[in-house]
Amino acid sequence: MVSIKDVARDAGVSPQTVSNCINNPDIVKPATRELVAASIKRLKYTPNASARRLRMQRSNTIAIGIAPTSRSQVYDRLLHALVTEADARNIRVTLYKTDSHQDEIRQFAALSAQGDVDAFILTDTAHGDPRINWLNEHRQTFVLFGRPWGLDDMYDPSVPWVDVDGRHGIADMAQYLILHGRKHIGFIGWPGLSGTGNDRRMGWQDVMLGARMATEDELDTLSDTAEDEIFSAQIACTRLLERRPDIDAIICVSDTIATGARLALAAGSGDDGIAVSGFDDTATAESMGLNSIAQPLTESARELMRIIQERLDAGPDLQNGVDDCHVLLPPKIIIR
Amino acid sequence: MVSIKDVARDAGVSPQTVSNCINNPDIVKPATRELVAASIKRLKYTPNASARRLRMQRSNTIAIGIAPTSRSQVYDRLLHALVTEADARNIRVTLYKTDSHQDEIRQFAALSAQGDVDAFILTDTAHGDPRINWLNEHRQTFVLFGRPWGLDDMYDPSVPWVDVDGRHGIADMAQYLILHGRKHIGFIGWPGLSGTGNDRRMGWQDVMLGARMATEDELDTLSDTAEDEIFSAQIACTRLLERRPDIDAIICVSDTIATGARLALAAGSGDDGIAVSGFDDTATAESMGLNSIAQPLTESARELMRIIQERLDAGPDLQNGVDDCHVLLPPKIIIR
DNA sequence: CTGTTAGCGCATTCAT
DNA sequence: ATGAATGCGCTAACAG
Repeated sequence: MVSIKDVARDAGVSPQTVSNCINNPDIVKPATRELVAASIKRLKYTPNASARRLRMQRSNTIAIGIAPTSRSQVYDRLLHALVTEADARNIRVTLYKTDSHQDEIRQFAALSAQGDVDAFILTDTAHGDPRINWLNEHRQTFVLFGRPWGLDDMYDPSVPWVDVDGRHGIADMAQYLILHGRKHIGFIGWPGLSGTGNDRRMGWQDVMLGARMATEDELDTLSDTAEDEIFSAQIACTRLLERRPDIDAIICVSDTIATGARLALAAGSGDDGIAVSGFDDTATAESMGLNSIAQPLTESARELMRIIQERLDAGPDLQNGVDDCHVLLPPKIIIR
Repeated sequence: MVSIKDVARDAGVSPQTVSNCINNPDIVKPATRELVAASIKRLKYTPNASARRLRMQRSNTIAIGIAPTSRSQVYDRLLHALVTEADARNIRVTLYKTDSHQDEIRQFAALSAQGDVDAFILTDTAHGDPRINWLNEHRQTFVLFGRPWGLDDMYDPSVPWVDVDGRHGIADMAQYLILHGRKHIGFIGWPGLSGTGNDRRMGWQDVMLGARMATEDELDTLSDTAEDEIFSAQIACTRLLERRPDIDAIICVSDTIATGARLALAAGSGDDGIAVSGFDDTATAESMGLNSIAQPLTESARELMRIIQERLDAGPDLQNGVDDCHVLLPPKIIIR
């Protein structure tokens, strides 16, 4: 294990100069800088992370939870985007398990007390989420991926978030379909009052009413709901078409539901020409030739990291509100 | 930030005694031990991980890669199992990106040089994998999840692995189906020569021949292949049934393919009574009511961690072969 | 059984 | 512009 001292000896300078060459290159004479650089390269020196962390009192590490059973089809991709963005900033990403909110808070406590982590990224936040309170009370840096739908003030600067504008994405898709001659566009959403699901339905509704493709009353007959699984979606789609045989396009709240819809259609009249679109641009959507809406995960990861870094650099003084800490990103419609 | 000194002062002992209470409780008098324990609790002391890591020259952290687009449906669950098992051993799990083998090796180099990580877990290893050579040459501890199919000697002690016995699982499923009166069991696999895919097909073949449910020649007409997507699987299934209308059960190499098969059957004759089984016991399989084969991910994670820890504890001296470092775990058939 | 000393590798004072 | 000292928090080796 080669340390800063070895480099210093090799280059004939003091350890501090080597340190400066790495962290503050400007204040060292170019000649010595190159000398040191050569030694670093020759000895394959890399600063020891633990020592640096101990000295700096900062872990350069963020944490994100992993649930027993992943809810999202895009979680892998989010993780990859996050790791990529973190890597570019020389930050590590560690996982912690989230078996329950209670368990997750235990993890917060352990990871922050041990100085293992500088910040947390939370997903699937719900109304009255105890995690948010805990983190704020313990002055831990964090960002949500996904809006905190139930919160009184969604733009509270003490609860930063990054999210994808599903409503906008669905609206874009509806616009596109209308532009390409579709007249009767149905919608299959999730049952219940999911913030995300409701937001996406609004996108469809916005366009249908705005373009006068449907009246308020008609919206109910033009839409249906299904659990997020293929089978349930098939049934919903069949039901929808029985009610409205004039439908020439169906927008679905997820790729899974879109898959079910497409299969219901195929089982029915064969080549029906009905356009089906989903959400998340998963491998399934691609292989089934479905339209879909792609979340900008790379940009999301970039924004998440930006907010975290700004908050960390701002120090523990509550510099809230100075940064742009509520970011809504537009997704991209994928036409196949 | 409360340190070991604060606890020592509070308890009226030396820092070393506090350290002993935590790491070597046996050598400290019970009375003082409780005294210290009380102080620790009162001050909410937690040892600083970076300091300990620096002192111990060990990171207590393992790394696992995350690919841009996840190949496996069970990766999330593997990660969760791994984090859970690591957590129990007070070990952290960090992610690194694996855009290519070359990139992955760069990550190995960076993470190990910085002392960020003690060991790596590799997935999707293929013949002549350069990563394995690099890790062995640089004396890095690692374990594969999944057998290194192409390797000359799969039981080389310098290449430890943990894997799930897909052949065995598929064979169990075939046995079960025969036991329940199925006579003509088809198989849909992946095209090409995937080690995993071929292994699973062997499980089916073993039982079919062993139970004299098919002759060697028949195996080809009883099986087909499809890419790992619903659409391709539908076509393969249809083709298979045209060739062999007598089939009363289909075993598929994955849940995705099983889904396609089930849909092809539904589109055909309605309630056909044909049993369809997949692999991985994903949410899709459950929602479609498919039989499936569940990988023992918790046990896999446990074995992976065991091997890593044994190797780390053995020190850098090549203690290879002393531990049981090639583990094949039986999966569980799920009947619905 | 407990306290003292020392050092893991680094970066931030302060001198020069 | 560079070097010498100091300490981040912890534990291993010794001394008592």
